[in-house]
Amino acid sequence: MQSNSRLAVAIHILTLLAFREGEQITSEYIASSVMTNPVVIRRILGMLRKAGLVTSHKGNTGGWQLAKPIDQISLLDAHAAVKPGPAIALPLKEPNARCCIGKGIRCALIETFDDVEQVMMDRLSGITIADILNRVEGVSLSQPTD
Amino acid sequence: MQSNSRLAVAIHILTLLAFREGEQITSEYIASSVMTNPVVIRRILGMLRKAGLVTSHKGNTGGWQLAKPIDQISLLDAHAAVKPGPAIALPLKEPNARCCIGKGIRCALIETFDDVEQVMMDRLSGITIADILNRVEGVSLSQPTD
DNA sequence: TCGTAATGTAACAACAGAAGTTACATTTGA
DNA sequence: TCAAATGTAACTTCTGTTGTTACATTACGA
Repeated sequence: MQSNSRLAVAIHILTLLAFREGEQITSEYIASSVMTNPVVIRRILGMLRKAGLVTSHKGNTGGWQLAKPIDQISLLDAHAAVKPGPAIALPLKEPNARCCIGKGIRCALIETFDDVEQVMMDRLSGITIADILNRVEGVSLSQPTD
Repeated sequence: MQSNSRLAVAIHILTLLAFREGEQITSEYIASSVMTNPVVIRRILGMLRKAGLVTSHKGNTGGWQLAKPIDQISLLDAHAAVKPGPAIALPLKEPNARCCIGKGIRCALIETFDDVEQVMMDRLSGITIADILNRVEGVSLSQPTD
């Protein structure tokens, strides 16, 4: 299948909250920006809250806001919060242990894929929501360079 | 979903062919090592052949073998051959262009994710089937270090 | 030249995870 | 006490992956 897009949505949400910092933002409003259903957004907001990245207020005037300064939320934080499976998946069934290659390949693949995933994580950890917001505003406002 | 495991299977196949270099290996034999159906294996072998990594012979005594020396096949080659989608997926629907963040976020995410994916690819390009075979044999034979 | 055992591929079923949707209990400020 | 929000469960829909069956084609060797 297409693998899940929760990280992309999570970053979209965090960037929106960053843009509107100080305000209470509703899941409905966010959903209209992401173009999806508010429940989908609340599901992801729930994960972000569990990870300590956002806070919510119930009730009539409730909504969501960031729990930290925007330059202290990295994409790695968002990634960890929404737990998308491994970047490179293993087969469900274990290989045949009676085959010389089958016996050792899974372990070798795990080591290798973990290693590759680690460099991805390192890169994600160096990018913050502040960076993304900058980039988005740069595009949206298409500010002149002189 | 769990995203597809074709890269893992492809590496398993290539490593097996490397181990048995010089011989004609059948899809049935490979399937019994991977613990799956021969057709699944042939599908992936087909992709590997299209990428020039393996060759096949039809007919009674047919089978498969590597098309290149094992230290000249990188995991990046295998990755390109089996085309697993992007490591980090975008949502199917475009965000709302009438929202300031929605308007720019997709572009920013694409740039960012491409960047992250690139470091993964760089790492994959530095690992060859020869490396994997070494690692597997190291585990399987659990060779003493003295 | 004929049988055997392989590739090559189409078609379909089974399965699983993601995303969308509806419904509703709960909360809280005005 | 009403209105509007969160929080969550349950279910549906969709889509891609994997597994399976079936069969045409190929080519070696007896």
